[in-house]
Amino acid sequence: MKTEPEEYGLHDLKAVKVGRWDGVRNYKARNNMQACLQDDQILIYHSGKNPKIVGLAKVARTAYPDPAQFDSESDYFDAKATPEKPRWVALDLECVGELKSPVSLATLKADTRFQEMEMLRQTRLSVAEVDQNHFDLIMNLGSGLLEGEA
DNA sequence: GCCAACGTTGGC
DNA sequence: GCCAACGTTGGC
Repeated sequence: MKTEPEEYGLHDLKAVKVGRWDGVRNYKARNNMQACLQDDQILIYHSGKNPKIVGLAKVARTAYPDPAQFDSESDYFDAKATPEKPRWVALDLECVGELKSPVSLATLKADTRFQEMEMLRQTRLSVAEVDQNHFDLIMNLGSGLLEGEA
């Protein structure tokens, strides 16, 4: 899952332990969120300058209607969504830890093993599926998590 | 239902 | 700041 670190990054998630992941307004990304199961492992990617995968979270609560879509004050308000027919979902993530060495987008692009990754093939997709093989490769490239983190 | 125009996102 | 990719909108 991608995020802008200035807005809501891994550090924010770490501070609250369990945080809501909301504001996703893209159908493909939403479908990927809905496919997430309890305790699924989630790689957290920071977009912006030197974009990279920075850490690991897990699904603390599976997808539910994103409250922001009903809130006319919110940037994420969607006039076409109703509580009876919600359009968008949020889910809760629990921070698991930071990668010892973050894995940059440049690294992924330069490595042919990642050619088929959804997040490379569809660069603007904010929630992309990662298969087990790619997940393991990334955890290896990242040298695992920082000491003291599960 | 198609497609051109337009807006947004995000990497560089 | 530019541009490519892609989603959305609206006219037909």
